[in-house]
Amino acid sequence: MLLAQVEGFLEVARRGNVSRAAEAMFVTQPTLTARLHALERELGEPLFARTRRGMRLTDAGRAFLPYAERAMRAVRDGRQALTDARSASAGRLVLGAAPAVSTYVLPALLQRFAAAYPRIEVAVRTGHSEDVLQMLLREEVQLAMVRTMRHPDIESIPLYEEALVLVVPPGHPFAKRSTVGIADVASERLIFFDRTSSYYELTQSFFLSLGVTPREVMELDNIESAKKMVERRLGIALLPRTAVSGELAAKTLTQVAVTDAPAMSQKIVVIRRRDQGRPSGTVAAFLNLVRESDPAAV
Amino acid sequence: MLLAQVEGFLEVARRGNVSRAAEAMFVTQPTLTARLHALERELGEPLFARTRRGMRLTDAGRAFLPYAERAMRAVRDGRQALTDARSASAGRLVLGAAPAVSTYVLPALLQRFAAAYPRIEVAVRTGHSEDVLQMLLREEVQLAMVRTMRHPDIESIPLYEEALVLVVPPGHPFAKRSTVGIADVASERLIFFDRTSSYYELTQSFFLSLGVTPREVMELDNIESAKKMVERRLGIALLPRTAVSGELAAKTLTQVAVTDAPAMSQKIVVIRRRDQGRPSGTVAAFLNLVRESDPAAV
DNA sequence: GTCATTGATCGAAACCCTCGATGCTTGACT
DNA sequence: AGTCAAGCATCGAGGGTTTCGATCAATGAC
Repeated sequence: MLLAQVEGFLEVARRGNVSRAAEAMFVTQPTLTARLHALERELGEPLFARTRRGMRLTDAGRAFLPYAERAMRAVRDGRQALTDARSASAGRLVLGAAPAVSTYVLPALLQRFAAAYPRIEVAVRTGHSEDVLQMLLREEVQLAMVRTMRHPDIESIPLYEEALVLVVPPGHPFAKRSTVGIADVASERLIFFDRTSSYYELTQSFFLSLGVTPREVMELDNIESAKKMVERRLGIALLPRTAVSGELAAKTLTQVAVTDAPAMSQKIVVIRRRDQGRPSGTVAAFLNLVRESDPAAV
Repeated sequence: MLLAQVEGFLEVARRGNVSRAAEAMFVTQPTLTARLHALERELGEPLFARTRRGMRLTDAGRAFLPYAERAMRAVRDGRQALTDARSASAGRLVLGAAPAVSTYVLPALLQRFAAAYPRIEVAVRTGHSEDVLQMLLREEVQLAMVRTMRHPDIESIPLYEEALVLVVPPGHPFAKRSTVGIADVASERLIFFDRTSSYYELTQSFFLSLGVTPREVMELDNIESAKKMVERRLGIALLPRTAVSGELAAKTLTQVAVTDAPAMSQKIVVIRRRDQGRPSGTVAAFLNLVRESDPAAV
């Protein structure tokens, strides 16, 4: 069954006249007649009663009419949905994100995204990078923003480099000095967060590689609490720069440069399944927005 | 766009494998591949990502999927609706009927019809024959059961011949006589019904043609009331036989034969629009039932 | 390595869709 | 009464598309 046949059926039913309907559909009258005959043959029932004045629906035609309309509408809407998706003027985007990304980077990104594509529905699933990777592999999310990871089935697009910066409360002795050494840091009370996350391993191995043993005094399971602890002068912390930009601007925390240590950072990337072909629709829209902006400049 | 393409898309989406889907659809794998390519070309977007393990939906494919399903369901349901209509196993039938038919003949007919086709919905519109004819011409009803009428756009199927019989109350002088003459009838108080209906003209012209002037004493606008008047001994009446069969059986009314007058009757027919092609579905079902039964034998 | 499985590709034959021209019927108008 | 216009059906030709069997290329399993 050709959709053109169904379409012809509807047009003729509407106009009650093959010639006019054919003209409206930009085909000749014999063509449309043939389509109707083919459709009637396939359905095994005359859909029209031929009269001198034109075509009238038979009972069977009347019975079929609503279904034909429904089918055409479905296809038309389907085409529109694809067009919308292609232009990313509508659709749905499901993102996965590591906690630090979800909390400190995504909001500004999504604000701009929502402004650019107001009709796209966005959902965010947060979890540690490994968990988010699993979501991606299970296709529960279309894109994920996590630290650099390796997996044969995914490809990565660099997003930004997230630096870990040393923050101290205002009035802390370090705050007055322009720079401090790593030994100075290790002698302070340090606040860490989330032993299960990659940050923990990263900071630990950082100190170990420098032959310094940090005096750990406190470990929180989230960054927000860690910041509060520092503000309450319970210690100092190495935190993602994106996570403390607000406090630094409000001067409730102070950043201190460490001179004799390499910059500590990890790359944040966007990952997607390699087998999904080239990005399209909402996914492509998000990737474009990401590419043309600097997510860390928040 | 071929429906076969949409169907193939759904089958492949379901199975994630062109070869299996092709087998299930009884076509070769290259055929199905070609259908998918054609569909993707028409929609201007890859619907599948080709992987080593088979076919995976792209985002676009996922977006199109529900619409494809909707379209296929609509067509499938449409086919089913036609099948139902053809076998008359379901559907709707709208009948028009003259009052006497509607009240005294249709109930038994519809009882049998409902038993034979329990899933057909039946609606009855009652009116004088002329009004019902108009309903038919306006396609408000599919069939009409009325007295014989002429109109270029309708065709008639004989239903039954309805005799007008003379009924008197039990104990009436006529009841004891085996037969009465027309002159006897004219001298009695006569009860007529419904001046606007064809019965009135028929009975009036009947008397006039015999050179008899009836003593009209009462005119009701419905048969049921007329019967009650006769039962209450306010007169005698010429009524459709089908309308008094119950009372004759219950002996609350008595039929009297008139010897010297021709039998008075009118033909009741089923009419339908001539331009509707051959009857199908629910209409054909009803006509078949009518044909194989004697509606007057109620 | 070899084999099985996957979808893509190819060439030939069949199919059918589309078109312009024409036929046929019927109602309207002179 | 006869012509005309308007309606759909039919026909034959041409062109495109679909379908098939065979084959290819890539890749993962054993």
